[in-house]
Amino acid sequence: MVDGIDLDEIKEFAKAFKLRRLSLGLTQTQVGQALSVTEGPAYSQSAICSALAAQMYAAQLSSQQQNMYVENGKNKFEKLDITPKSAQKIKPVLERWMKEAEESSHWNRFKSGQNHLTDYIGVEPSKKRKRRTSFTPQALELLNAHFERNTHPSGTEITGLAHQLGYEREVIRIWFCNKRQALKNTVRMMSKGMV
Amino acid sequence: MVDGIDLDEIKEFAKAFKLRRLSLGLTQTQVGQALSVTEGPAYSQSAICSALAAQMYAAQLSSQQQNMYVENGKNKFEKLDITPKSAQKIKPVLERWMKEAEESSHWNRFKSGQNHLTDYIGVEPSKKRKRRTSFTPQALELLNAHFERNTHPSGTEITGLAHQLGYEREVIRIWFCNKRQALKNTVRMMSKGMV
DNA sequence: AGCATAAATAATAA
DNA sequence: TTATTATTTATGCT
Repeated sequence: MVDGIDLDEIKEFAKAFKLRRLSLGLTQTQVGQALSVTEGPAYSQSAICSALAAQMYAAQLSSQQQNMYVENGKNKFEKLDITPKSAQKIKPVLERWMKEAEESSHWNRFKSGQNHLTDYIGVEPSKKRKRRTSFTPQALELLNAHFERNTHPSGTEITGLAHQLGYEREVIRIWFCNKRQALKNTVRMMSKGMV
Repeated sequence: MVDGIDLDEIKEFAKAFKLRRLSLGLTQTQVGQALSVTEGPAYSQSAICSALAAQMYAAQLSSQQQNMYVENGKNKFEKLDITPKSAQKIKPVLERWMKEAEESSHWNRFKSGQNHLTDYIGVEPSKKRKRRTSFTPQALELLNAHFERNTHPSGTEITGLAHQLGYEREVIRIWFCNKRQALKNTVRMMSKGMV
């Protein structure tokens, strides 16, 4: 158990993920492209690879290789650029894949229990410096909206935002400090005639 | 308009600044060093980053990466200390850059900056990328054991591990960074219900 | 060719 | 200003 996460269970997850991917004859790149369709940002091959946390169990498994070679016109190091056309092509694959995933009751249990990334992020520093907070895009949107209206929110406003978003008050306060600083830096550079 | 500042204008500035930097093939660190020569205090990479107020528009731009590797003997988090020698080296770059900045109205013509890029490549030694280190299975075993106990080892612990295993301290530090990232990515994928 | 992951760069919380 | 986190790139293997 690290930071409230069961590493063994993650190893199981990684194994299952890989097996399923292989059973569908998909490369990591293809999975990444498929995910790019339904989820927001593009997933690179490397991201998929990282997500597997494969190093945790690779040593214990004999390495596996695909026996299927797939169409791959481009350099694998290039950024993935998914076109609507290719998205259309891969979508049914993803849907089927996700559907099969649903039927795996073992992982459903997981899904319902792990909806909060934030739990993992904010635990135990054991050091002096506070652990860096990761804001969700939704939180940032709200914060930025407030900032555009008022760069100096009152104490009450800060408390309200903190409560609404579920972050510590101090974290929100610091966010506004940093944001004001960023704005100031920009103005300073502009006044120096750069650009 | 916030506090008498036009936010849209700042966004435009940030965009323009980034485009120019990239078209010259410069990193944020390099620009910071260049500025340190002519302007007073040193500009760190982070300062440049802040000045760009990038978060204001990052979502709207596909992120871009440099293809040039620059001298990086030292920890990038250390304060930049610019020597007269390196200052001398980078000065022409800055001068050229500022000169082009003078004609700030012609963004489209900046395409031709690609031609000039070659002029600058020789300026900075542009050292090679560090050779990817290969950890022994024994080393990985020890590192993973540490990671399972503590994902955020202290500086002292990192130094100890590095010495014990015979790797550079920085290499060990980066290993933990990457390892934390891998764990986080796994958690993220799990929370998305994949598999 | 495809995968795993070290290294580099950018962004930003403290 | 500093110290991490977030992303991307690209190398070493199989």
